[in-house]
Amino acid sequence: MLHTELLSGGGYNRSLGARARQSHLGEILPYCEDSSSATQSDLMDTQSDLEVILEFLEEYYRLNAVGNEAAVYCTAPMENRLCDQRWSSCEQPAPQPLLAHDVPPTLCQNTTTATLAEHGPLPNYISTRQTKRHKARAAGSGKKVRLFHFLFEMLEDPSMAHCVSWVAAAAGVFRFSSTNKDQVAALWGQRKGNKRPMTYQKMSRALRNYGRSGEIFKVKKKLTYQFSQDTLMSLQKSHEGGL
DNA sequence: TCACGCGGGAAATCGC
DNA sequence: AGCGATTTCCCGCGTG
Repeated sequence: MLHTELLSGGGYNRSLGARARQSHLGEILPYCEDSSSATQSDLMDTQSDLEVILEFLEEYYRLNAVGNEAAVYCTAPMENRLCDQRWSSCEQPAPQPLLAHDVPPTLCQNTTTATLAEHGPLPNYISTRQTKRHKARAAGSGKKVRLFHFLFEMLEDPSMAHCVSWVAAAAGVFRFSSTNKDQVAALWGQRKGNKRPMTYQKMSRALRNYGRSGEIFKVKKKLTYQFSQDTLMSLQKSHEGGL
């Protein structure tokens, strides 16, 4: 519903600009969780989330519009591309209308494997590259819990939504709460049984390391990250298997 | 100027 | 002992 409204009326036009964004934000807000009981800062967070969603849609839409070019672009070795480039350097032709079924269906909601299967591959600005090492690990027995797995658990837990929540669940984009980010870190530290208290700063350092292995990428937005397609798939599989 | 978030190098730690 | 996955510390940069 959200995306169909967003994209209706001639399709989503990238040239909407800030003013148009504002008006769309007004339409979107009622559809987002917690908006009814939100505090002012929650509302600001929600607005920020929505900006991320819009950016995501823009990027997704642009990549859809270029087809093969995007495929070539995204199969280049990750080592040669900066994360920034995936978000900002795609100069694409004029956008075409984006069909409702092309849009991730569960914005502001938890995602499911079914939704992913239904809507096909995730946007290509996340590389599917994963090291053999990690694939082998993932295929093997689940040993000690890893950070991205822990984060996925948090994201799937509605009671943790005040700390970390999906921005675009189907795309694996999530964001930490600016006020409660250290709570997630503290829980992670507890889970690992660290001697010293874990902080967001240290946890984010670990998250940045995932960029090298291609499991999680930093999104060009404060406190926002994105699971890679493969990682998201495997997490969802294991999550549903564990239910 | 300051706080905050980010990026990343480097060494340490821990478990397998 | 070697290795992988963090953890910890630190420094510098950009932004509001």
